[in-house]
Amino acid sequence: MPVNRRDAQETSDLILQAAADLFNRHGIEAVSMHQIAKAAGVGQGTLYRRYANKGDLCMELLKDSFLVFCSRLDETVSKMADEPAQERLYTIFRQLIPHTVENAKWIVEIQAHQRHGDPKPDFFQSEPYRILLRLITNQIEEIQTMGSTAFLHDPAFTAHILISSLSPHTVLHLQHQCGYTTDEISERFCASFIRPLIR
Amino acid sequence: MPVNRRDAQETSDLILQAAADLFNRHGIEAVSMHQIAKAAGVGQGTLYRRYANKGDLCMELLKDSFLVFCSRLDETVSKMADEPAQERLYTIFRQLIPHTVENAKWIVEIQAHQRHGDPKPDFFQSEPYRILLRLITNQIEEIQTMGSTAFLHDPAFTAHILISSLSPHTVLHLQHQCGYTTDEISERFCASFIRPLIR
DNA sequence: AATGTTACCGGACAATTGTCCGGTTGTCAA
DNA sequence: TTGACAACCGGACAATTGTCCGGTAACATT
Repeated sequence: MPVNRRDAQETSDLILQAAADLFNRHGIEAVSMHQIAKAAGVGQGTLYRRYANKGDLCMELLKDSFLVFCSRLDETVSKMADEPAQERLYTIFRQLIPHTVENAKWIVEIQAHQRHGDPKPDFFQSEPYRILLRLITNQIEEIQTMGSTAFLHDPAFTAHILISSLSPHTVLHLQHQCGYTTDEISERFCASFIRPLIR
Repeated sequence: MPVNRRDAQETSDLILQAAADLFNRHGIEAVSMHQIAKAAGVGQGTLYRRYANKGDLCMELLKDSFLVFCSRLDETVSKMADEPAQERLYTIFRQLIPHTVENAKWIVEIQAHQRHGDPKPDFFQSEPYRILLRLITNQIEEIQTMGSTAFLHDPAFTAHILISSLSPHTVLHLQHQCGYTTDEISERFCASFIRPLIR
């Protein structure tokens, strides 16, 4: 007979809010976990019981906006039901790439703190990622059954690579070392990797 | 009038050897920098003066094998001078992907320890990576000038994405969570992303 | 209101990273 | 041979991560 305390959720929210605030003011890297605990008025034990590490915390912060993004994407795709799957796939990536670029620094942090035999789910096993993966896999499968290309043997694999091919480190390098803007990255990526795939 | 001490190189080699040994025996993550210093019979100051962090050390360890790989790849490509660039590109990736997969855990470590405003070169700015990038960019440029496809507007960008689209985290996930073998990854990647690009 | 459970507080603690620096040793050049 | 100087040794140190635990406060059930 487990007991649910209604202050538990409040504490979580306090932590998330304090963390988001500190991250925005000083940058993710410059903020320590103990600092977050103190700012949230929370003990260290409490903080770590909820979020095993900074990456875990970032994942939680990212989750909400990511889910909003996914549902909006899903809505957009639904409205295109009468268009060919190729167009839907292209539209998805024209929206996804900027989103990935904008959130690269969070994902870096999430992946940087992942341990080897972690019981906690991978970024790739997180809810938002799985939703996105399924959405894209569906489009590719549809393209495949239409027989418009011979290349898409393994839709899930292809989807996985497409999503993660703009890995956070790559994005940051393209932005800061090569000087590309978000839109340039998005445009070129789609031109080079989505168009050839669907024609 | 800088003075070169010939024991300096010896010290570097000692460190690299001790690190490689410890990494192989206990895994990269389980070995601390102080441990490496002690095993190499070297002071901590000395260790950190040469290698700013564990990633830096891993990069140095990876460098040699990577350069060997690159030169062998270059040789292979040279022998295919009379074949179309498309075939050369395909051959490159059929060899590169397994290499990337096998070395994923090193690259994870290298990228995990990178700081923001680091004076030290990025992984993407390392010598091996630049060589590889140029090799692949060359092929794509050649394909482009042959006019066989309209998609390759920005060869360097395309090359960059292609190389890093199998990011280390993605590779590890495909292997350990999805159960793909190295060869399956290589085969599917080439089928989905190299073939469509060059036809 | 009393009780048993659950969560929280918050400091101590160990481990690691990375820095610094005084003292020492080896090397090169004159 | 000797002096200048680079490189090294190695411990002290601060900061961070993550764990643990005894004591305390809040909650839900009765």
